[in-house]
Order: sequence, then structure tokens, then C-alpha cells
Amino acid sequence: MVLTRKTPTIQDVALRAQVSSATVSRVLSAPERVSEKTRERVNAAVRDTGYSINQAARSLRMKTARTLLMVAPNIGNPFYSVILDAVIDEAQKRGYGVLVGTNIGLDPGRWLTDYLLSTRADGLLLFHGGLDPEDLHTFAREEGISLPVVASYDEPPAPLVTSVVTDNRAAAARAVRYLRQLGHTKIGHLAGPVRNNRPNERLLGFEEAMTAANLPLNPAWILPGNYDQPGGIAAARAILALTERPTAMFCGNDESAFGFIHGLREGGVECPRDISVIGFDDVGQAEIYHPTLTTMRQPREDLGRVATRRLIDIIEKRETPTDPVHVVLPAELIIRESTRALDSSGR
Amino acid sequence: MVLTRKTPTIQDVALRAQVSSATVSRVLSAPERVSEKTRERVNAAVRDTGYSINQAARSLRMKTARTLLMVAPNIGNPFYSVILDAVIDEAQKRGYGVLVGTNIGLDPGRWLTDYLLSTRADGLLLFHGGLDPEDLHTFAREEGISLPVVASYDEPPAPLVTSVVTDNRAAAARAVRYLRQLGHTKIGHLAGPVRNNRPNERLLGFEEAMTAANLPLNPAWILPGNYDQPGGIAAARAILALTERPTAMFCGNDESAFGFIHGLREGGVECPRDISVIGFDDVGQAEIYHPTLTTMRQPREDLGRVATRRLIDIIEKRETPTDPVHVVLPAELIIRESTRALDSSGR
DNA sequence: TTCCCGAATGTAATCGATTACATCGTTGCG
DNA sequence: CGCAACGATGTAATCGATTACATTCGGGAA
Repeated sequence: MVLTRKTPTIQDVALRAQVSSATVSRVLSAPERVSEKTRERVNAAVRDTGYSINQAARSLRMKTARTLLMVAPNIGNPFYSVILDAVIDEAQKRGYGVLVGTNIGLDPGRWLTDYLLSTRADGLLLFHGGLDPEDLHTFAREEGISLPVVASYDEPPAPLVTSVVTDNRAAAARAVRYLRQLGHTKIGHLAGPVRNNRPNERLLGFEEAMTAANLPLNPAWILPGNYDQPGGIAAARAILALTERPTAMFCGNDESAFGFIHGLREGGVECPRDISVIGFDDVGQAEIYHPTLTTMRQPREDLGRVATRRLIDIIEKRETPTDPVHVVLPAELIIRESTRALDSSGR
Repeated sequence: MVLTRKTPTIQDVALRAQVSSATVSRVLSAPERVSEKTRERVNAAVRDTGYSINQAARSLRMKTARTLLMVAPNIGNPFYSVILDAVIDEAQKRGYGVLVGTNIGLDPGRWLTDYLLSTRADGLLLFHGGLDPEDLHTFAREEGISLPVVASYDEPPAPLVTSVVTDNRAAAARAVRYLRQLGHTKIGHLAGPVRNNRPNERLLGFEEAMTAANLPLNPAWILPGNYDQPGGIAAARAILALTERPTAMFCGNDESAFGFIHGLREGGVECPRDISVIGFDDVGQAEIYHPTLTTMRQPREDLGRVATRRLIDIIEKRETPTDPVHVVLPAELIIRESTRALDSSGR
């Protein structure tokens, strides 16, 4: 900001209202501690001067930034963008701004130093699996600080960190059961990435459900992926190369499912005619893709809102971070065109 | 941040290095003004204490936040998410953080007050057509401040504001010419929203190119849209209801093109068999949609990077905002499956 | 030797809001 | 009537980094 005229400060307001700056501050933050008459005078002066608070001064004095840092692997994935919208909206309601970070090839220390320790942000919203919340926790403890963090992604919640996640395992199982109901027995899985040495929850849920349904786990049908389109295309090529193919595929997320279906089509294999596909997330595209995509809907907006609320609660000490809460939200099966029942011929 | 141990300040570092805080500050911001010996001592002390700067204090003193505010209509649209990635990356390189705002039903004053005037952000990256940069400018002038803004979206650049935009008009014309080359003469347009009382540039380009090619502008084929999927679906229904339909449609962006194609399909009309469709943006989905989408590719990443660089240049006074620069980046025609040549029968 | 100059460093004011503590006046009760 | 208690407001210290100005020191020129 380049100012050609000095921005009014609390002092200017005080002068105009003929009170001390302390009183102005009180009117602004604890109006009930000021008599009605002066309160009105101060409010008028605030309006007249066009005063707006200097956040830097406030942050310095209060050791608080009224800002959250949201970290996600690539905002480019439409999955995160809706979450970001929700986070911003929810934060704004409570008077917080949202800084967005990405690109965490860096060590957790860099992040903490750059944002949290430097009074730029008060807490961390972790939508990124690449940064281990337990590591953060350890790091923070070593540094002698207690770090408000809420984690939210497709991993088993770290016990020490408050988390808001979808019930990935149950949702994966639900997807498998649904395919089973349609008559599929040859079911494959396009898995998500493995991070922080923890097994992928959706893969676990898949395996459990398959076993529970007495279905064979064919290793050739369980392919590594990265939740992105290229991974889906690559997986499709791998499947196309097989002589015995699955009749249904559970993809780790929608992006990879789109890539997978597209890849199949390039090889002349049609979804759902030849292979049924079910995704995970229910991004906006799922509804208008061709075929429209059957998927496990994640309550993305809720994920963002709940995580934000909890983080602010922790920051404002309404919730104790020493005894982390683990919120688990259910996913919902959304049935569309990309899955179909096997006809009696088994095709 | 809850600190169980006091964060080291510049004073602590000074004490340890046996110099004054002024010297420490100098080492950090202008190392050449300090002798090599003390510089090393100070750097060691910085490392030992684990010092990290208090941004609030710095901001207060310098009247600068090292933070940009990016405003976009709905980050939910994948179009913006890639831009956001680029903005964050570029800003980080120059030591700036990125606050993200959305939801601007509010008046420009609110934004200015909440972020810019309050030392929370140093400049505004405007990817939102709903906020008129000229209004902002006027508002800022009335407030007696000079506001660093860079605007970047599908509107004719406001003369007073630095802008980084795609050449929307030329790109729209290119799209029309391409359809014409394929033999189409009955071409419709699904328009983007009109904002700030300025005509939509892509619509203008469409009209100009149609006229230049001696093609008729059929009002029934020029439909209002909002750059979103529902708008595309609604437009498709409108087209389906006509007895004489266009053979090709130029959609204002990819999102609405997807919706349009989907809507057509629901009515039994196939793209590109019955109607060719061309979009605008080239979002990630365009490449794997079915049919893959012919579209005018916007250099989204460049848009984000260039806008960010220019804004920071303005903030740091390397560029004068009194004589705004208007950067225009070209769009590129990406030919895929959703458009096809009319065969001789005219079908 | 003396004086001047510049490099290196220190001293202290400053940015603007918050808040502990002090002060003043009023009311209510014994 | 006197004093306690409380409500309203003011005074001034504080948060931590920056920087104008002051000081110190050493070396070179006269």
C-alpha cells in the first residue's frame, strides 16, 4: 500500500471522539465495557475518519495473526478447489484470512519457520499427505512450541493430531460390495499413492471387502496410481495388455478414473460396456463425464468447513489440542452410468 | 502459535553474538554493510537460537506485509486452480505469501478495508470480473491511497489498471475461422457473463469474425451463459428445442462446453456427429473428456506468473502504476475430437 | 603528530494496538 | 456523613524489527 494520505490510526479516532486510545480499543473489542454515550461518539469518529485496524500492530501485540495456512499438494486438482472455497468462507466468518501454500518438497521446518513461527499464520490446515503430521508434531515439540494443526486426507488419522477425514476404508468397502451386487467378481483397483509409510486406506478397504466377499485378489489387477489422470491412462494400458481382464475397476479417485476410462477407450475397450468403473470423490465433472461416473462422494465442503472450525477452535483454545479429536465423515455411493450389472452370460 | 518457550527475537540473537540488534538487522537485510567477522558471528547466533523473523513487527515498522491478495470468483472452477498454483509459486520465489479471497458479493470497500488498508496485503491480484478495477481505482483515489492492482480476466483491460490477459477477441475469432474452415456456416455461441457493463470480449470476437466471414448471426443461436456447467446444459436444452439448429457451437469456456455436450447427449444429439463444439481455456479435463474437447488454450500458468511478477514489481516500485502496462498473451487453438468437418451433404 | 573521513557499530525513536494499573467520580449502605 | 465498591476512563508500558542519527576507531594526508 502506498499512502498519499496517512491512514487514520486509533489515535486519530481517539482525538476526534475526545477520548483516549484505550477507550477506542475497548469500543472495538469489548463494547460492553464502555458507556453507551462514549461508545456512540467513538463509533461516529470511526466512521468519520474511515479508520480500519492495522493488523500488523494488532498481531505484534497479541501474538496472533488471524490467519490460517492451508497446505494442499496441488490445488490444481479440482478436488481441493471446492475445499478451499469452503475453508475460505468458513475462516472469513470467524474473521480469519487464508494463506495458501503448496509445493512442499521443502522440509516441515521451512514451513513452520516461514509461516507459523513468524506470526504470519496461527495454525495449519493440512490437506497434504506428503507432510507427515506426526513429524510436524515431533518437530514442534523439539522446537518447544505447540502447533495448532488439523489434518484432513486419505490416511489413517495420526493419533496425536486432530483430524477430519472421510471414512475411506468403509467407503472403499462399500464400492466393492456394490460392484459385487452387480454381479462382478473380477474386480481390480487403481490405488492411490502410499505416503509416510502408511498403507493407503482405500486399498486396505478394497482388500478387506474383497476378502470378506470371498473374491480373489489378483495382483495384476491392483495397479499403482497417483490420483491423477496420467496414472489412470497408464493403468488402462496395463489392463489392456492383459489376456484376462477384470470386469470392474475401483479407482482411487475420480481424476484417475477419468484417465482410466479414457485410456480404455483409446484401446477400444468401452466403459461400462466392457468394464465397469467406480471412482472416489464425486468432483463436478463426474456428473457430466461420458459416461457419467459412479463414485463414492466425499463430503468435500463439510471436510473443509469442519476442519476449519476445529482449527480455529484449537487456536482460540476452545478445544484442547492435547487430546485430539478425530472426526470421521461418511462417504455416499452415487450411482451413475459408468457401472452396469453383468448379464447372465458373465460379460 | 502457542509457545511453551519464548520465540527468540532479534535481541536474543544480538545478545548471543555480542552485537546490537541494529547490527543483526543489518546482517539480515543488508549484509554488505557489516564486516565479515561480525557477520559470521551473527549468522552463527541466528542458527544457534533458531531465530525466525517476526513478520508482524516487520510489517508494522515497514508498512508492508509481503503478502498478496488473490481474488477469484470461484476457485472451485478448475480454471483458477492452476493459476493459483502458479501465483503461489511465483510469489514464494519473491518472498511473498498469498492470501486467497472469494465470495465478493461484498463491496470493494470491504475488501480494501479488510486486507489492503489493514496491512494484511500489499497488493491485489484480480482474477474476478465481478469487481470492477476502475471502481477500485476510483475508490482508492477517493481514499487517498494508491492501490497496487493487477487485473487478469476476460474483459477489455481497464485503461487505468495494469492487466495481464489473454487476447480473448482474437482467440474467439480464431475459433470461428476454424469452424468456418471445417465447412460450418450455422455457428452458434454460448456466451459468458456480462459484467461491469462491459461487453463480453469473446462474444465480440465471435460477432466480428462471423460478420467478417459473411455468416449470419442468428439470435436464437447466441445464448447467455455463466461459464458453468448448468449454463451449458440449459443452453443445450434451448438448442434442442429449435427446429433449425446450428451445426457448430463456440462455447465461452470449457466448463460450459462440457455441460453443453452433456445436455445435447441427454436429448439424443451427439457431439461431434450432430454438432461440433469448441471450448475455451483448455482445462485438464478437455484432454480426456469424451469426446476430447477442441478448445482455445489459455496460457493459464503464464497468466498467473506474469500477473504476480508485475504486481510485485509495482509494489516494490520497480514499475510505475501510474502508467499501467497491458500485457496480452495469445491463445492457441487445440484441435481434438469435438469438432469435425461437415461432409458434402451439409450434415 | 594532528586532523579528517569513512567504515563499522551502537543508541534510541518509531510503527499502532492492547491492556495492566491508576485515577476519578458516583452510588449505596451502615 | 463517611467509606467501600464499582463503573468508566486515562496513562503508559509493551510487542519486535527497522533506521536516522550518534559514536567510535583506524588509517591516510598534511
